[in-house]
Amino acid sequence: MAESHRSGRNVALTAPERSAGSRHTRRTTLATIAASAGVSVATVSKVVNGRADVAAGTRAVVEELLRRHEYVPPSVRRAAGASTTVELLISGPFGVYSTQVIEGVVQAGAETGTSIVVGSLDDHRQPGFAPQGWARRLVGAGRAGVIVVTGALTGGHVTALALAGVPLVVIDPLNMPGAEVTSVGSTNFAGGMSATRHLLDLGHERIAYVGGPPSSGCNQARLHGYRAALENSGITSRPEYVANEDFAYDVGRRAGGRMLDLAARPTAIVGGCDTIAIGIMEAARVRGLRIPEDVSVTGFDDTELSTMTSPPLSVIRQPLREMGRVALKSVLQLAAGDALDSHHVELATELVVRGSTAPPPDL
Amino acid sequence: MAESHRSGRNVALTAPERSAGSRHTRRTTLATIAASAGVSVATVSKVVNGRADVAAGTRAVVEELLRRHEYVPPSVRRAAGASTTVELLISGPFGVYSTQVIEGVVQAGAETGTSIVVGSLDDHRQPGFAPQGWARRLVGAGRAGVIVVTGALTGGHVTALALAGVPLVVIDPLNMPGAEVTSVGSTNFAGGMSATRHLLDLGHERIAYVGGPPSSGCNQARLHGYRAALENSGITSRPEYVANEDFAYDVGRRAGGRMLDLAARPTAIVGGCDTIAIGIMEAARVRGLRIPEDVSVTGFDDTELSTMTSPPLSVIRQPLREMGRVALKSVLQLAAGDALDSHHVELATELVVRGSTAPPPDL
DNA sequence: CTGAAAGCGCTTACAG
DNA sequence: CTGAAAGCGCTTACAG
Repeated sequence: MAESHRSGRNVALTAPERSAGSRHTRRTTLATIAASAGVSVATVSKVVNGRADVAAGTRAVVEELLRRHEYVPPSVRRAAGASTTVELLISGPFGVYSTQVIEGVVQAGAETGTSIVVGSLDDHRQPGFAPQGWARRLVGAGRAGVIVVTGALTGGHVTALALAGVPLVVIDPLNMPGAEVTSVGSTNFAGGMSATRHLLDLGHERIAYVGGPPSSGCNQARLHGYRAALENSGITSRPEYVANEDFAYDVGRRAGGRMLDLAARPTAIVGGCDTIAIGIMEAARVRGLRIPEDVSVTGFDDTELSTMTSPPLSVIRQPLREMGRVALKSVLQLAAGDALDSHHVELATELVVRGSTAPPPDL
Repeated sequence: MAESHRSGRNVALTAPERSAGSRHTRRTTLATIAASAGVSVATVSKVVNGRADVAAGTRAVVEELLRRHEYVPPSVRRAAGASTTVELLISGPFGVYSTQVIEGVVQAGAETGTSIVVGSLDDHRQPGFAPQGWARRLVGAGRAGVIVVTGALTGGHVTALALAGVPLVVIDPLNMPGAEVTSVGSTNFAGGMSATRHLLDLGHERIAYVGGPPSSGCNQARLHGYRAALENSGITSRPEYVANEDFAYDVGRRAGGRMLDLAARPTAIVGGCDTIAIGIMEAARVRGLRIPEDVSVTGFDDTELSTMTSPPLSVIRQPLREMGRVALKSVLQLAAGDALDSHHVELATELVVRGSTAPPPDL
């Protein structure tokens, strides 16, 4: 007992004892924390269990120590294997996009011995989604971290999670998060640019863009990439050639259709994602326009869909599986208390030319 | 202590005390089991931890009691919420099919407070996939049950899981499992039949079928549904009009293409799944055949893909989300020790007519 | 608000 | 093989 008191004291203001000694680093116990903080085990127990009868000052000190020593309550500790669990939250309906991200996260999970619990962000939007309760549930369930796909979390949720000490990584965030949120994306700007560049190289000049939500960070980047490419070629983009609504098939069909009905109709359209592009293809087909002879179309993502269209879709490939893998490794790193090289990482996009793009008609 | 001994004894040969008394049913502890078995807590602890130094007879008695009282070791017990966790294993690459199943399972999980851990069956096929170790891992990780999607588990895995007491439900099993495996599917025979019926009703007589693995139960049912519909109309199916290879786009393209190159080419093709159907559409397009004017094509599944093709695909809808929901509820029921009405359930398929089917040419 | 003390559920080294 | 005993990590009712 005296022994543990002493070692506790030594450690109080330095990093936890990890490094030295046996590989088997004993788990931090309440006793260690109590000794470091100079309070009783009972008090530490109360802090851990969120009891009210603890002085604010005491609580703060103990909480800090719990964090520093990475205390894990036994209810959260797993059996023998003690496998780590990360929660992966998908926003919106599950589809071709999310399935690839899930696959990447699950793959990386298998490699690192991490269990991936998949959930829907929308479900949580229901009753029990108040920030604090949400964070508490995740902690209570022993999640080592959380990955959110394409979601728009409120600041409240982000801070609740941070306070609870649960690391968060967002994939392709809809709202461009600040430095306090770690995120993984792809080079959307470069992607938008190279799709457009590809069409310019084919000889197109009347190039339109149909994209997702105007507020979405990744869509903005793609749109501006499109604009930059046009400007580089000395072409000013016409407002009627640009639509930003949603990442959906129907948007491609309607907005794309509108543009194809224009007197000066575009000879090529950059789709903000694969589903939009496919909607555009359908709009063209309905109007008796052939792809790629009359109109060229590009997608963005390279989901399962893009090889199955007629003709197969030329796309900007987003490495969705790899993004999932990087996201998992990042939460794991954060959970281990390691610093990340950067709070935001972008993986490279890549142009994949298939059958939906060709030189413009009458060239 | 005497108290707990006594109540333990009372319970020994009857069902656990669940029913009576407070809603809050105290967890079974080693002490209860020890009292029931008439051995010490230490001995029970050894059995739970798989120590070797316990007589076989003693071990058997204690194990039986542990099972009867549904003892859950604290390392497995979750915090407050004590949320149940079910493992969902996907075989093969994640795609439009699995994403809908996952969504259904996750939805039902959210409703029942169950966490869904998603994994790949193929990963587990690697090193550590020996039946016993596999089952032990799942038990150790505290999984209440396992759902396998479209996988072909070996008998060894099924029995290892059964011995470990972890319930298993298979969705759309590739190998038709016996009564010892619970499974969820859809009315594939009826589906194959109504797709074919639909084409017959439109006036087609030269109808082909391109499907998945010959050994796959669901494919067999679909194929035989196709045959039954033809026979009902007094048409004998020609062997060159039938191909069973795999549920893949390329199969549709190649096998479908082969049939479309036939001197007496079919005027309609039933696809064994959506991706096959889309492959067939592409094969037609490449040959300058229009859909549905020259060839009609049907899909099977009603995945995200089917509304996005040009023209949109007429399909047999499989209620994949609902199948996922039913699977989850079934494992949960099994985990609770309740009996299922049937070890195999099939949900209804449904014909959804879209744009890829029409009367045959020259009619 | 704090902590000594009693207690719980579990494990393990060791005597028999 | 078995279990009494010591011990661990945690919680909680209660005295101060």
